[in-house]
Amino acid sequence: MGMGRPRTFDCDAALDQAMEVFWRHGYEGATIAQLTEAMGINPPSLYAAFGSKEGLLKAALDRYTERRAAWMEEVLSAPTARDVAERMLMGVAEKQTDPANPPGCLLVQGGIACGTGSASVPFELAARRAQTEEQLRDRFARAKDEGDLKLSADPAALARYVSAVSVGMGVMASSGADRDALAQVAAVAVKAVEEQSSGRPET
Amino acid sequence: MGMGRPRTFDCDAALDQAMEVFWRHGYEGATIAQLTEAMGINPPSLYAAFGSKEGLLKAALDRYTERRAAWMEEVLSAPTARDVAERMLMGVAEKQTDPANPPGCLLVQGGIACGTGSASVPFELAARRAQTEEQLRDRFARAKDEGDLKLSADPAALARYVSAVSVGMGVMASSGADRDALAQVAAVAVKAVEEQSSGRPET
DNA sequence: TCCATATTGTAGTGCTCACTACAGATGTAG
DNA sequence: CTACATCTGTAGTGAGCACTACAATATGGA
Repeated sequence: MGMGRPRTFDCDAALDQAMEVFWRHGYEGATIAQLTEAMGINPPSLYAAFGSKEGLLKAALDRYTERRAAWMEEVLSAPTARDVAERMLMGVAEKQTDPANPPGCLLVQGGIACGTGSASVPFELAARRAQTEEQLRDRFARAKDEGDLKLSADPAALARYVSAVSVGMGVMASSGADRDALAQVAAVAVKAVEEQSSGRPET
Repeated sequence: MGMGRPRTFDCDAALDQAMEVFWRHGYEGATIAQLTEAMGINPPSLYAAFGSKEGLLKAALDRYTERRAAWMEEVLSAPTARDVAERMLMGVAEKQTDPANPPGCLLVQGGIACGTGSASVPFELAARRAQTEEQLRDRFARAKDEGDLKLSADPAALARYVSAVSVGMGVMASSGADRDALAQVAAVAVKAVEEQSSGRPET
């Protein structure tokens, strides 16, 4: 039996283009016409490859998190909790204002509130943000075990805090904040983590 | 000459209902059908009173910020920059999880990214968020003049920071974070402002 | 009372949306 | 070369969208 006509477009390259459209316009704001044009394909090819608009979003999200995995590893490998926070937040300031991408973070820009037909999208994005928060929590828990964080420090609260600041910076980036402005926010934010560190003088 | 048939619905009460729909579904996710049903009116009445869907959003935003003005005054009247930040962030944790309203903040839930037809909406929301940031900046500048903040403190950066944390907390609230979780974030965040205060021991 | 003016409810308008039927094209297997 | 399986492009599909035409209705002023 024949194996059919082979696909003529690069699936990953198309996903990158779709990612950008979702990033810039959000899930609901992105139309199939915009997506297909950016991807250089026609609607039937899109539906054959990804099943639905939501399926395409999930594939784009997978690619997005996959691309960030290496950077996240580097963040978590910082020696102290304070340095983890600094690498994370400074990196966020840089990435969210990278002119190669739309401003902000896809996991926020994708859609915070949606209509009744897309109610699951915000949950999907939240679940992916929660993964990063979990990684931070585990890393901060280790820091506490290692005596790097005070005994009174709460790793879960610190991870939520760093995650919240990242999200807030993303929203600011998408509404025009430049890299310096975000870096200033990051610098202030790191102080709070520093304050929970046991290495500080006079504690 | 006659003055026409009088309006039979309460404009402010209808705006409150519209506000809730925008808050829960975002600008693009909210449909005219949902809005009119929640407001208890028919489309022609909506368009006669507010001009367009975007006009209705702006009216709802006006009402939203007006309602927060009193609370904001109370926040800004706190004696020190640290207390301003604490009142602000703890208040945000409380308000964004108030079961009387949808979770999060209308100025974020309303729409961070929109389609090409509603591109002005995110800007509109950002401009309103910037107003709060300005109020904080002016208050922190005064705190610096009063010697309440260190000479090295940057009021604009601090205001941006508090604003960013508020926004991040709003996104977390909308994705299910409860009041305690947000209060923990707020408590950590306040430490960073505290660190910029001149009243701290051993500085 | 009768006109002018404004609101209301019904019932649409044209448009755009996500999605797909279909036929032609392009590959593999025998 | 033939049969078959899959992709590709064209051209739509019904559904839902923001918005409105229209006639009925309710007021104030002459």
